[in-house]
Amino acid sequence: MNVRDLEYFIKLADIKNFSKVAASFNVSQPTITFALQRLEKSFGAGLMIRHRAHGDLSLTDSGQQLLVHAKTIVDEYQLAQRELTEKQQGRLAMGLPPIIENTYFPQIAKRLKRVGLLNKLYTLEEGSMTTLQALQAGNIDVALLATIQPITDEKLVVEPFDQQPFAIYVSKKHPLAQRSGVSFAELKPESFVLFKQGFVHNQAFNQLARQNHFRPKVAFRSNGIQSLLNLITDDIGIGFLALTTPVNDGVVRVPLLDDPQPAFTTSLVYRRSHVFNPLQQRMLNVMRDSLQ
Amino acid sequence: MNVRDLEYFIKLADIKNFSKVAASFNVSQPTITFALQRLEKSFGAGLMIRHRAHGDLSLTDSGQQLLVHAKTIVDEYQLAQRELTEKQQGRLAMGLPPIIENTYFPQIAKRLKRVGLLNKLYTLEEGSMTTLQALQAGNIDVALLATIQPITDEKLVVEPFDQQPFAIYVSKKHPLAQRSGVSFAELKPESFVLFKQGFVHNQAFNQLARQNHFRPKVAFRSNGIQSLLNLITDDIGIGFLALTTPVNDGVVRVPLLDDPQPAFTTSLVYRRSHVFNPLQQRMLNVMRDSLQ
DNA sequence: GCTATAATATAAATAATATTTATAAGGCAA
DNA sequence: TTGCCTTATAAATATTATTTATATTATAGC
Repeated sequence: MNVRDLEYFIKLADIKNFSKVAASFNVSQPTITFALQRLEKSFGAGLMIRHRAHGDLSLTDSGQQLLVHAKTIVDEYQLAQRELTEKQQGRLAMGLPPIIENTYFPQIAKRLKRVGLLNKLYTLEEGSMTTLQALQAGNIDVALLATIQPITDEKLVVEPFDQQPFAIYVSKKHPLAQRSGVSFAELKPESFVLFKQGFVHNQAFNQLARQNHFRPKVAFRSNGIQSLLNLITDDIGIGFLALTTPVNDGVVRVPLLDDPQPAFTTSLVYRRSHVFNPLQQRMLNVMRDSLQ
Repeated sequence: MNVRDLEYFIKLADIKNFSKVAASFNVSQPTITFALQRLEKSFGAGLMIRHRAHGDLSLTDSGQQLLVHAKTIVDEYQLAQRELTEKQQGRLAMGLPPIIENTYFPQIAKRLKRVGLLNKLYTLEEGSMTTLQALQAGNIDVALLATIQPITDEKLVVEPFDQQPFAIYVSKKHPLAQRSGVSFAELKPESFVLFKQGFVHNQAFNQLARQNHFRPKVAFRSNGIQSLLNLITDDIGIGFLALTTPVNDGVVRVPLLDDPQPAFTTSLVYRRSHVFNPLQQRMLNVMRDSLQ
């Protein structure tokens, strides 16, 4: 059984027109007819009910059932193709959200450079949520990402390497700068500068807001950590971050006193099905060493 | 890309000999050579390193990587085949462990019979653990099964419908028969009659034994609930069961007082990827109704 | 009821792909 | 070097997929 037939079938189930499916694959219309007949014969079951002249085409029960499996098969096949393509073999594609890049990447980069592997690393910089999707889709091989709750996807291997509480970051001139701690409920009157969508920070932030029954004001959203820190320095708003590294002089960190409180867990994550080649394996080990 | 080539490849990775793989598929040896060449060409990567004359054959990194995906694809394909075969379409294959059969099946059977669907039901009677494996392998469509902890497999849909504490069952003549409750620790001197392997009862039993730091004596193991009850009546040993239905006159139920204590949760379980046809859907609804 | 139209199916020819038979070539051991 | 086992290759053949051209079916508009 040919995977190509399944691809035709999936498209046909979607757009429900033989000629258009044929056109989309650059083949002639009877090709689609024959492909469907082949599938029906090989599975011993009718898959689609054809209503010609009438614009519709419906799946039989068997057809629906096959569709589920067909999608799994085609996805897996495409994933294999992406992973095996020669140009992929010589490098490691890693998802690296900016905040993690700031805190953990310098030491990794230093070590990779020392062993001459830094130029084999390709990075994708997106928020942790987006990064997770890219990993699941097979667009990257591995990711360093942050979560506030355990990842449940059975298909992924998750190796946590650090955990960090969230804290409030304010300008030196801000009244809160004098405090040794603050509870989220006290922040109701404040304006925040936050990350854009796709960052787990927002999940944690929303969770705390829900717990405290108010809807915080958001002055601005950005994708860059540096830009957020600048805004905080200028007192445009206060920040909600989880950082290990010290920040610049203009910004003061104030711990959050809430309990329970979401924690920013950073993990090394990859697909269970992914087999790393020796080059990738070596790079991965360097990273694990850098992160302890 | 043909699934057949992946089947050849998987077998080749396993037995590492072209001629023997060819023989096992009833094709000639060059067929396997060409199949492998096709795969290598289509994925643009070497998959196996051939050491002729030397008995071994090894997978390249790409080969190992492909092997993982190939297995997923072939498994999914075979699952689709089993699900779609015409003779499967007219019936519902259900896993039904004996204890669950005893307690919940009579009412299901009554209702199914009333609507003339009982003869469309095929049942497989094994312990809950074995049943779970059969479900995952695609050998049955649905199962009623018992667990003492939540099922974590993402590929399954689990609908719990009842929960039951475990209890001790003793003969009328047994000293414990007078008691209104007993803690597991007190049962150290007793002999038990238990189910054979594959039943969750043993998981729960072992858990309690571990908690209480002793290794209980087992007088006999059986696959049949009735046979166990007979042995209990004759005072061959005491039983550890989770039953809703009353038992015969010779046997007395004594609740377990331990806290925490494993609970016998019964659920309706099926594969997320399985599409039920209308007949199966109807049968499933009858079952859900019977179980509330 | 026709006729036009849009959709799918079929037949026959052709193209592409897979498999076989027969044979070659590599590598090791006696 | 010879013999043996293993995998590769060439050429022929068989099988399968696709195309072109045309038929069939169902519906809408007249």
